[in-house]
Amino acid sequence: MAEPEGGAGRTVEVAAAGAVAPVAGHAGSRDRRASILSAALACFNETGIEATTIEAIRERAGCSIGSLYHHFKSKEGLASRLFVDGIADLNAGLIVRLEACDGPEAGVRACVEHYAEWVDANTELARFLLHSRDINFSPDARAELKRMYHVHFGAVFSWFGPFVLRGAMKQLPPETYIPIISGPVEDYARLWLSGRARAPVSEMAPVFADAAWA
Amino acid sequence: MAEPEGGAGRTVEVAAAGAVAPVAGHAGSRDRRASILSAALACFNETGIEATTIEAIRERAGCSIGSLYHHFKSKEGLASRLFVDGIADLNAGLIVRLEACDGPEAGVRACVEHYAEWVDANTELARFLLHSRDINFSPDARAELKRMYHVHFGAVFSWFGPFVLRGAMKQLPPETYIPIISGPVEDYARLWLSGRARAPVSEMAPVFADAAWA
DNA sequence: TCATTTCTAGAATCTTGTTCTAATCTGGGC
DNA sequence: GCCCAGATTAGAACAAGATTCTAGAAATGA
Repeated sequence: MAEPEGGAGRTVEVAAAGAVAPVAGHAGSRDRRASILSAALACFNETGIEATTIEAIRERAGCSIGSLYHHFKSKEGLASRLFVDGIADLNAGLIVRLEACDGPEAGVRACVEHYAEWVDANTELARFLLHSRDINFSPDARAELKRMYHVHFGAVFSWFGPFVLRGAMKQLPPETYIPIISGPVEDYARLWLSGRARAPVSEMAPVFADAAWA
Repeated sequence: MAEPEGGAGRTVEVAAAGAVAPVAGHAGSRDRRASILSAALACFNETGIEATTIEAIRERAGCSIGSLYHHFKSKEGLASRLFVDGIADLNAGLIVRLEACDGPEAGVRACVEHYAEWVDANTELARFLLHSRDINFSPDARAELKRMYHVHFGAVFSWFGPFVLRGAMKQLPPETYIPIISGPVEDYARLWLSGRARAPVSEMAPVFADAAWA
């Protein structure tokens, strides 16, 4: 059991998928796993994925090579996990927030603001997500990401859809909504994370929200 | 002479800098260099920088390891060169185009359209630029990039500046202009390059230009 | 306590980037 | 035509670092 990062699943899903074993891991195992993840995140951000050595992660996490490879299939596997979990968290928050909105303008603003606030609150993870576009995802990770995007954007579109239909929101080629709404915040977030802009992202969010709504 | 990728210079600049040697390289040298660059670009795009081996590039370029390292300091050096030259080309085109514009709206549209058309015309290079945000640039390359950005955005801002001053263009926090104008096209370009959007970038450019101008 | 499984360790291996040394080629001067 | 100096190519040797493997420690459940 518990292949290092084998399938698409975190615990819950594995159980739900009907697997037999409910066997729990060791007590400290979660901590170790977490400490490896956070060590890796720090290293990746400081030196870039390619340039950080397993040894560096190992040292920072205070564990052995064996332990590291027990929890993660490879360096790329580690990067994939960070990436996928990060996206999942970012996405989940938006859906929650959207559901509390009562109109298209509020929805658009929610998208922009959520993105901005999430970046401000998860600087390190955001830095990783936004600067690491060429992780060599395993086929599994790739599939998981694809599925996630599918579900997420499906939800978002079905939230906005009705408003477009009844004319409360401008009709545009479908593929242009996302770039128009999130493109600017995302771009600004990159600027800010790389030190080329001073004001925190959420401080600029209103400007981008105005632009997006326009 | 002719350190592999040593300083900031392409031939012209070296000459201009007052270096003594006008000594020409071998005839086929340029070709070899170019073939290595294009082999590397293809490999990087297919497999990602980290995962492509020097051996793969060597084979595709049809040269030896020695030759490869004669022309480029390292794999990262190769990636840096592709990146820097790509950005330089993209930037240069914009400046030329901006100078032919006669007002702020035309300027904004030029920015968006130029980006879109450039991506359509340089698909492979664009793919590389947009998906490779974590190259481990050498200090030299880093400095060159910084200088380039400085010059480029300086030029762009000084073109738009007067219009903002005389009220022909909305005044915003300076750091938000770029995200608002290029964020959406860039984001859409990423979508398109990764196969998740069908229409070529320049076809969508008007939509983004409208949004940016609004 | 025992049996089973998870987890940790670190040495051994294998891959791959880079360096080094020795040819080979090119163009220019004689 | 021949020789020289530098440019270029070649591929073997080297080194660094990712991954695998084997063995043992720690936790869990009965």
